[in-house]
Amino acid sequence: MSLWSRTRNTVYREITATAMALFLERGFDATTIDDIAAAAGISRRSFFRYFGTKEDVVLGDLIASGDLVRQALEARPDDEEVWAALRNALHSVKDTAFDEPTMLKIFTMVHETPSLRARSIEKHLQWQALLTPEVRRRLGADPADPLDVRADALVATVITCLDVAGDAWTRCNGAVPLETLFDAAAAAVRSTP
Amino acid sequence: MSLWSRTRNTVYREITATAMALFLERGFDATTIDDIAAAAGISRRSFFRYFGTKEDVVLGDLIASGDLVRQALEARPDDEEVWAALRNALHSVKDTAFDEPTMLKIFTMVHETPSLRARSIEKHLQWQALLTPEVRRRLGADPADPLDVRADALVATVITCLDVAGDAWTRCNGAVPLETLFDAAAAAVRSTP
DNA sequence: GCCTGATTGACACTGAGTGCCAAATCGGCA
DNA sequence: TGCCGATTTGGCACTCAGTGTCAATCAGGC
Repeated sequence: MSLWSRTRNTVYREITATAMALFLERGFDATTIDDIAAAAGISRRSFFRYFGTKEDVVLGDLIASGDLVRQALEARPDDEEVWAALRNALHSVKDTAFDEPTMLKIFTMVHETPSLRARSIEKHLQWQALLTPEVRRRLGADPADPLDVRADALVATVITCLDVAGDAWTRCNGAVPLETLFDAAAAAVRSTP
Repeated sequence: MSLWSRTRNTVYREITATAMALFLERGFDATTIDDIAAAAGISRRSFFRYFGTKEDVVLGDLIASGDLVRQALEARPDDEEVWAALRNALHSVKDTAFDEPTMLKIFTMVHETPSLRARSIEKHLQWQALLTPEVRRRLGADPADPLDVRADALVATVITCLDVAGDAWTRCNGAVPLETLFDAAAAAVRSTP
């Protein structure tokens, strides 16, 4: 594979595909950067030119998704309830890079691999930072008040419910739609006395 | 410092104190295991006999706290509302190892250091696993139903609100009590339409 | 003093990740 | 076609957290 004649994006996609195949076959921790570099026909050094960390191979698109969610939230009607706006924005963004059986494998791997789990949560913290300003605006809150925790709490909770739903989705092998599980989690949080 | 004549717990405490002082003085990432070992008069190898990871120096007590919270939750009256029971259990457990100014420094360091932040989140996931069964019992839920996300969502959200409150507490330099911030976060989640 | 079990330190190693520099490639221009 | 400058790549040495192994040391009992 000659890297020179390809676009950066093409190379990124190819390395990702190669690495993901190895991860799903052998496990994340059992696959080393050397393994990936050899399989992709690149050097270790170049691997790190494309990915910040090993985990970013799996989770790299999550940060891009966060921005899509923000855009979707900003596009919601201003008079929509905040919770509904968040929910709908979140569910409007679909990851179509993989089919559902593969998504299930990936979710399982993320769930079972501590470093991936931690990094995915970290990425969700970044989502929080992306989404909170718009929620503050919708609440009519002062953008600069560090003590007004309302928007932070709402965004963080919606993401938490998504994580809880994702775990349940994985456990039932995708038998129940993610949205259904999310709504059940949200209802419990909002309505349980 | 002769290790042989001391109890394991004493040594653990002394290494912790030595390491924490270095972390707060120089920063977590800028302090290496070699630095800590030299300052504590032990070998690197022994350091890892006392601590699983570097982060555990800072966060080691968080797992013990999780069990205290579980015990506190189990001791709440059975007819108390679930949310209130969780809230009260959480706030009944105080970390008294450090004074407040030092706690503030630690929280700031955890907030600003990615590896610490990730590990603290991981520890909170363990809290979730500890607390969820009791909440399921209080909800009258089937302990084995993987699709009943209610207890998971409630516990995860309470912990999330605690994290949001902790961040705000750090930002205001401890000027507003953590409980106040927590209750504001919880109110937003429960009541914002 | 000897024996046994536990603890410690030294050492070599792994794997993720980083900085540096020379080699290689690409594209534009004469 | 060859040259040049800019960019990309690979190789290498290194750092750091973390791990396994084994010999040395210690403590307690007899």
